[in-house]
Amino acid sequence: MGVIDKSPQTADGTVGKALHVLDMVAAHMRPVRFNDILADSPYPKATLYRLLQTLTNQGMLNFDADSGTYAPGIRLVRLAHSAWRQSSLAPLARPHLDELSSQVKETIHLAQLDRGQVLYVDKRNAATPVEMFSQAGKVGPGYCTGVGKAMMAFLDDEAREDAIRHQSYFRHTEHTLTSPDSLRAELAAIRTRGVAYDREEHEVGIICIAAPILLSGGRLIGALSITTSTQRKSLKDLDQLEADLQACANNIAGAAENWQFPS
Amino acid sequence: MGVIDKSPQTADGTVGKALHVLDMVAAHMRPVRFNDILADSPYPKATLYRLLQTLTNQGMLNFDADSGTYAPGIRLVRLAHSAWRQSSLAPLARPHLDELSSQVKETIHLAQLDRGQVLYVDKRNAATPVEMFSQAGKVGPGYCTGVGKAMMAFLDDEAREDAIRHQSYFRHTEHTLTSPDSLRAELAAIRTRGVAYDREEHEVGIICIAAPILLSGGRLIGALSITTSTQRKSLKDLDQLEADLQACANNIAGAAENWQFPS
DNA sequence: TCATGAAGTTCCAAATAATGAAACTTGATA
DNA sequence: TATCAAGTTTCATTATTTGGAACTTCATGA
Repeated sequence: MGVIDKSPQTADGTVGKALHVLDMVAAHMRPVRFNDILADSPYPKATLYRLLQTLTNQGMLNFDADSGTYAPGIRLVRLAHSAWRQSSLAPLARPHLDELSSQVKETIHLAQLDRGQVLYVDKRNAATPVEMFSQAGKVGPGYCTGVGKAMMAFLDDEAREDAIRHQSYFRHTEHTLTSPDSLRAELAAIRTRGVAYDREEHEVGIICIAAPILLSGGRLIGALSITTSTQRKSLKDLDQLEADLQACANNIAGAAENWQFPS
Repeated sequence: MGVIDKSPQTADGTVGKALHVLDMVAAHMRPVRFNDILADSPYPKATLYRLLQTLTNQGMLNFDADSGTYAPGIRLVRLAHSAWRQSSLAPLARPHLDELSSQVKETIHLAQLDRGQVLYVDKRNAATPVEMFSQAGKVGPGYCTGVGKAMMAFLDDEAREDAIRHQSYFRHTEHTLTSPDSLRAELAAIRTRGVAYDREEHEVGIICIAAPILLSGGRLIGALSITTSTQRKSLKDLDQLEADLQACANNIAGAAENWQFPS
């Protein structure tokens, strides 16, 4: 649904191209044939062919000879483990999420921004127990989710405009913001208000309240949201939870702050 | 503990080098400075410098300007999500692990082989609830773990010798196999017996029984283990669970088999 | 059986990007 | 302020990547 960016990444030589190919393979959510990749690739056949070979060789892709298909390789899982531990807010935020989760009996999402899109790094679900890996790593659109808007709103001007430019503006529901201008206005309101709402903009019946996670210097490091359905709660009800939400966001920011200078 | 291979990967041009650098950064389990990486890098300063820049640019690494350190980037988490879904046994094995977990009240590991090392892709812990991402993606040695030996034993000759060659043979305990020859003999025994044991070879007091997961063609796709401590159970006790273990391994293999040709 | 074509693979001279020694900048410490 | 270590930039040389085109398979159907 317009979530994937097919344009070539900002150059960066051969490595950039290889990583772009990796992205393209990962974007299809099933194993893909050479030609499928070729179709949305800006590279000529021979080049793409060699990039795929290199990536397969390196274990970043998995080639299934029987079906002639490529899929993201297992080496990525290993790399992601350290990425998740070191560069995501999740390990640090965990105790605070646990706390919020017990206060608020709704679904909680912890997200970070990855190239203009929302990357969920942790989740707590009131009903079902933690799912983690199957959820962490998931990507969502920025312009029509609470966490996405909360994060974009607190980016510096340049980064924000860049993020605004990279949205797809696909109309998921009748409430979806479908133009850069309406999004820009919404972000300004969020900056004033301090929190963002998702008013059924991504999915009918699903609403949320989201707060940015900001370091004391004002630098944005992520966002946190409480999600519910219109059948259970209204936006006004969610406002009741704002204090808890903000407190949790602050706690996470504090933890992140202290983490910066270990020795 | 001798788990990381510092030698440059098998060439593959610039992309191979970049990925090797990525591995080096990930291997240190904390953010690293330029010089730290330079120290165990086979590349000259300027080259390494540019590789790091490219990777950072691409979001594969995260550079913290304040501390001047690099850490694996968040883009990896996103890539890993699709890798985990598409190329790991975990999603497919999940229901079967759940079943085994309820039958057997001990810790269960699901692992795959990644470049001669054990990569854990899922885990069930009798006591604490699922941890997933914090556990999945973890890497362990092949020569002194149940799953590692179970997998190596059922590799074809060439791949097995290759794996045997890549072990560190660090003596973790007095029971650790510390030579290729003793490992080779052990693997032969495992091939005959059908299951592998960890007899406190990795950690004192920890034992396990592990079975390979094999497709009908005999191709190895992973391994499954039941782990316990010597205080709770003996190897003989674990043998009682062999049938359940094998059944689960077969169920996973069956599921994998049916997955091969979707349409 | 033999054409037709689609999918994947290899070739090779030209174009481009990577290399790395050395020089330079920066910032911390004595 | 001098000194040193860490990090960054330069640039001529070298090596890799590029991509059009030719080639190989393999499946399909006339």
